[in-house]
Amino acid sequence: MRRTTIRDVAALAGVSPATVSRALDDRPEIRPETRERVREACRQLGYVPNAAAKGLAGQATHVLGVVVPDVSNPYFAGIANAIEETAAENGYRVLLSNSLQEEERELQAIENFVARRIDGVVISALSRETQARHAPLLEGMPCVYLGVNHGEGCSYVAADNERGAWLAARHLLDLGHRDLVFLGGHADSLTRVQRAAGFRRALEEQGLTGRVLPAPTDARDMRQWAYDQALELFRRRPLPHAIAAFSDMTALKILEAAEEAGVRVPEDVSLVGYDNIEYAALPRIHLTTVSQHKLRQGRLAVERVLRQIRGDREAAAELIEPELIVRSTCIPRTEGGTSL
Amino acid sequence: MRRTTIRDVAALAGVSPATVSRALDDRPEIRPETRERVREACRQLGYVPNAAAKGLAGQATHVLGVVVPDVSNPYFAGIANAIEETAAENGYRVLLSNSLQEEERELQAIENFVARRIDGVVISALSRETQARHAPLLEGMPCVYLGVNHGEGCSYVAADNERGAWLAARHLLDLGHRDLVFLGGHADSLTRVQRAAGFRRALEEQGLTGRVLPAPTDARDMRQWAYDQALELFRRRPLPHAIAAFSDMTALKILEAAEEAGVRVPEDVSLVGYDNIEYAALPRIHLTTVSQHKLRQGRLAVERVLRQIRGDREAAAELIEPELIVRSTCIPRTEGGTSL
DNA sequence: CCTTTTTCTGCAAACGTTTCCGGCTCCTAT
DNA sequence: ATAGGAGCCGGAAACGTTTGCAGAAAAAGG
Repeated sequence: MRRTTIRDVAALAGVSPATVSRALDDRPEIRPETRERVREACRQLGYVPNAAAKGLAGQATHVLGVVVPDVSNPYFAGIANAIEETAAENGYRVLLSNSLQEEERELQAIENFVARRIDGVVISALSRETQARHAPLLEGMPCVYLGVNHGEGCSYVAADNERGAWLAARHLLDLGHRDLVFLGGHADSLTRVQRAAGFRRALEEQGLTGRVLPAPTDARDMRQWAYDQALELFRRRPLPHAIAAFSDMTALKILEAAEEAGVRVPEDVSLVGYDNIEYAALPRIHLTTVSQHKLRQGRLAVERVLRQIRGDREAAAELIEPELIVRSTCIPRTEGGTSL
Repeated sequence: MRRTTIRDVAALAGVSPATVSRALDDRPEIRPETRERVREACRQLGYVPNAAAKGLAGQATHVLGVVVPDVSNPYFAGIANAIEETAAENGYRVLLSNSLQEEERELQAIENFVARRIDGVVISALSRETQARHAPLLEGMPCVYLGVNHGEGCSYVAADNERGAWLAARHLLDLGHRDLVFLGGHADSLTRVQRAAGFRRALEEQGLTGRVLPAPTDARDMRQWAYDQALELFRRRPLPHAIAAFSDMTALKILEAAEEAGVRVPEDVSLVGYDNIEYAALPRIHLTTVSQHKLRQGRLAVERVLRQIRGDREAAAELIEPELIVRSTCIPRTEGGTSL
């Protein structure tokens, strides 16, 4: 079943393939009536230009690539949406790939992108190591990194993790809480290290030292780990005054553990998340959290790649100011403590 | 900055482009040492084959297309993931497109797919009308529809909406509720009509007639509409015994309205959703709902397209049995009613 | 040692566009 | 009348692969 080609259209319209190409591109050197004839022929034959051939002959593909760890994670879904929207506004399509937290897949995704001769790419890299391995592949391709800053010489847009965690901890402190714990620090993820640092700094400024519980290295175990840790915390007495979670997803796990252990949030312990994913705004959840302005990040990232595509090849960095979103999981500490 | 081509590799390895092509394809007719030489040359030059050229010359692209209304909707995100996974297992990549509830975008997405000469496509169509408009474009392309059955002669896999809604209503009835309302029926979406029908049938079997509140035609207003309707319901007395929502997203809006109006779920009114999205399983939410087995649907859909690609071109239909997922938003009706 | 296979590799023709370079027609100004 | 321009359009060469076919070299068989 051969697909109809530009030649078939040309034959039917009684012109040359070159003319068809120009007519469909709305170029001025084609007489209106010829253009109309070509259009009609296309319609009759149901002609759809072959993108591969176009890509071979032309130069710009007008496609952007995006690789994120996992679109089914609402945080990345949000970013991906913002990227897609901004791209569309500028006449670009976007191809999306998940790395699923695996280095191999991340590399494959990028390789697939350069194979398609995509115009530019925005990457939410897994780690500093994998980012280093991108470089040879990316060779001359416009590219901006998203979310965390671990590369020198590359453009990136990220939110200030240290500052965000500081805001969260500060909020807890202001509410009178003193015994704070941060769930999900360290490991070799830069993001975690930065947030843990912000948390610590806030406490130190008050002469306090909080507890930072380090998460396992493998990010995939994170959620179960958070649940287990929280459960343990909740079964001991005295309870901590408040918990700052590495992410909203972590916070949700903590909430789950709280239900299991019969401790009430926020009456018995306050809780603050990070990311401001959609889940956090759900009824009955109302999670106080920190927004990274993912929409703005996505938009900015696209604008940066586009600028690179247009020729402005110098690495630029943008650090976005996070914002505390106050909902209902943090309340002031009552001096006498609770009934527990 | 010319990208390195197969000719460059051939020159460096001292062979012809044809040999390079064959070597990289691991074809048996190439001597191992030649293959190794070619590989080495590729590595040195950082050669990545041009997908466009490949697509032009070869025939199968090993790419599947998926179009869904909105991946940021957790229901579709789940399906998309299942599809991607199954495709990967079979050596296929997938391209994802959102129609964003707009007919034009849906058509564009499909056109883009056929432009790319994709091997097959799975579509969650917006309506019967748009589906009719796909046909000329799809001409000979393996294709299966997902979620709802409104085409004759096309393959599809869907869950039995009528049965699912029946299950939900039946559950409510079994718990002793008598005054039931279904939120989000009718409109010209087949899915809605089917679910409303299932709801009605369950009631009629008990000699009851429930209330079915018809949603607005434009699906985008759905959420706000659900909130408004629920609020009105909750402000009147007596309260209905229970509410069956068109979807989990709708149910969430109802939950929100309940909070606003100060009515407790499930103590004052029971609530059942539909879809079993991730949100439903969240702590504090625990929404009783109906699962459509979206993972299974996604998997099945891919298997069907693959079969079509391999030559088995007859339309096949698969109707999946939905399943009631009991959580905590429905409780038995206490005879005396509540304190309200 | 000469044929016949077998094994490996190269040539060149696709694949479906875009675009450069010209060429033809028809006007307009000289 | 003729030269010089516009305005339109066609020819053909790319773009980077794959693949059918044929040919050369090596191995096998006589």
